[in-house]
Amino acid sequence: MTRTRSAPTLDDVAQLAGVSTATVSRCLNAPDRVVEGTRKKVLAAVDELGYTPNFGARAMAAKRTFTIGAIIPTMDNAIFARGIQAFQEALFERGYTLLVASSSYDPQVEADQIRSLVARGADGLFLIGYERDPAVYDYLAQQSVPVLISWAFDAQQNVPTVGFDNRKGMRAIAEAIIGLGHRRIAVVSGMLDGNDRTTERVEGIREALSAHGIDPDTVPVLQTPYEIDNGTEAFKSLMTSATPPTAVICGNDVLAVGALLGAQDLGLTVPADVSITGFDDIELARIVTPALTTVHVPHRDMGRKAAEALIEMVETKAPVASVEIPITLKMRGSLAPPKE
Amino acid sequence: MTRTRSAPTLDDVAQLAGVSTATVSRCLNAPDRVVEGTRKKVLAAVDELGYTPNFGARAMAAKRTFTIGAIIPTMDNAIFARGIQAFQEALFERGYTLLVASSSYDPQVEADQIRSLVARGADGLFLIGYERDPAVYDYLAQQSVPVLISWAFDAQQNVPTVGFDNRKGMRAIAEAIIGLGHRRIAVVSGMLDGNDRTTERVEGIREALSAHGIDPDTVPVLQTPYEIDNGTEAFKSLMTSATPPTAVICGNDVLAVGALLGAQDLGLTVPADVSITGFDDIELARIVTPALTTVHVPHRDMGRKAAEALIEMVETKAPVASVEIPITLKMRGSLAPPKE
DNA sequence: GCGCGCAATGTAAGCGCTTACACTTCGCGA
DNA sequence: TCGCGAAGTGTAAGCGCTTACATTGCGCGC
Repeated sequence: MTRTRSAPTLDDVAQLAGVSTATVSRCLNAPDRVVEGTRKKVLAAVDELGYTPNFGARAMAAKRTFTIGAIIPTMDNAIFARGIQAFQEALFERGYTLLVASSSYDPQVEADQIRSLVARGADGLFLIGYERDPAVYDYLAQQSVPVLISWAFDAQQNVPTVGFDNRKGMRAIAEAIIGLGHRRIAVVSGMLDGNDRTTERVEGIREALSAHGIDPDTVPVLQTPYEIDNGTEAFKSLMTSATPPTAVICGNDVLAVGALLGAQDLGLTVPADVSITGFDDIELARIVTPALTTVHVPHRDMGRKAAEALIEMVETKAPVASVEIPITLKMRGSLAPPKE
Repeated sequence: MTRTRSAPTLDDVAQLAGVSTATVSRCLNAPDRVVEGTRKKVLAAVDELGYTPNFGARAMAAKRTFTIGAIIPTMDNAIFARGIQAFQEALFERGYTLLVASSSYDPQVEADQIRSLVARGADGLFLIGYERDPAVYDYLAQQSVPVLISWAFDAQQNVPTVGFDNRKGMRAIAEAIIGLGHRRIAVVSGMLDGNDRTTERVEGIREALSAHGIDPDTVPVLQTPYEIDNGTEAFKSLMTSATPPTAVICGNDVLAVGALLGAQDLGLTVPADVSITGFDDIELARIVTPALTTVHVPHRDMGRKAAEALIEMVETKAPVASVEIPITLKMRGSLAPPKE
């Protein structure tokens, strides 16, 4: 039987080269265990046939894939893009391939994708934030797939992490705002449900408020998905209320940029009429006018470090110590003392 | 022998449920071919064991993965993020999983990743632009993996495509600029080598210039990677030359935003002192002040349509007709007639 | 009451690869 | 000259799954 135009296999190569499949396999995986002449023959056959090893078969036989899986909430957002790009570059340098999936912020989708990546033989997983169904962690433990968490940092949690402390960052911003004399403050947060990062950020604000004698419960907190337009809308509704705030703390830069646009629409000057702050320090933050006061997160650095940590876990089969990535307050034009 | 804490297999499930592996497999893949009672037993066993089918094995046996691979130049850029996100959403709805890799604009890396995705059993591939080593196309044909090209459109090419005509878009912008009376024009392009999209865009400009009696070779064309800071730098060097242009055409919005920042640095007012245009219409374009005149590309729409086309190719095993995605000139504040 | 057909399930042959182990050479020291 | 070990290669047993085909058992019509 002649196999019609189906991809060539190890067998085909072996036949063409006149050697056994074992030799071909060795040529590809441990070239020094094969004598020069044979190797040449084999490689020629590989070339002639345009042979590519079948990954599934290889994974199945070798129990190793050199693949890392990452699941991020969305790709359509600079927040994750930069860090993931650095993560992938670092992996690539070490001979690993990154598989990225996005969950659209849906825990159920994320759980499915975790299974999917594990089933695909991912040697390790990179996930955003801690909060997820314990069953997921159980599953991962049972499959003994190393997991690294990022974009968050919590010393209490015992999952290896390379991330930053969302609460601390936002608390710093809130302190700065209060320090400048603002008392009428409002918050435009991302969606809080099932998202420990947004939750921690709001928590940070509440801590700062309490520490300065402001009852956090008097401060309006709006929730909305991370989209520019949502930021605009939320901001407008805050500013058109009976007692508009003098400072609006936004959950991230995307919302803050939206707020800035909203101010423009309303004819308000930032920061003269109202101060606006962000979080993340994505490119957008320095491009807008006025530039955003925000929390700088070294995304690329975090991505690289995460890659190194995860590879170590994969290769040593042991958890690594968590690393807190330092973040810094970035004072720019969008924050100033209140008017009067 | 007791297999210690290794992932459960079909066999384990079959044993626990007291049925054959075939029945378990059927329960998972064709539940209606198994009687209710048996199915329940099996699903209970699956649950108890936390069983996940091994993807490699499944792919090997079934010759089908429901996986689509995409390779984009970079994730660290909104240009691709939005389209890819829509692409993945559409795939997901149809039961496909997307695997994304990024090539850092390196053809060699891209070729490697193509092989890697094919080896992983990708049922189809989504690639950006036409230009690549013919050997790559040969390989793909030989492996009979359907490929869809996007982010470009060229009726001459016979690879199925869902994309837009870069040349046409940029020509429209150039026409508009010339139409407003600009004669001293300069271009800040992305890197041209091995990139048909940037090349086509510049070609579009040259066509427009020629059509209006301006010798394209008198127009300076700077090349630089798509980064904001590069745009700033290139713009500054143009504006500080002996005869600064009255309009700077940028290869995309990222460079254009950089140029805008450069103008700010130089104390130039846009568009009074100099006009600046972009391409893509990413969010950045409407956020900056003045907002960018640019070419609007419906990224999400393109992503969805591409997903549908590729799935059709995968399922019918036949190429689909190419689709040109219409793009439109978006006039905004950054373009105006020249001063005098 | 018997045989037939169909529905439910089991059996076992691969899918393409890696690798432990067995085998064959060959060179070298005694 | 012979024996031994190392180096190069082959053999074949899985890895976990799907599926063609074989088997079983049941209800039904005559």
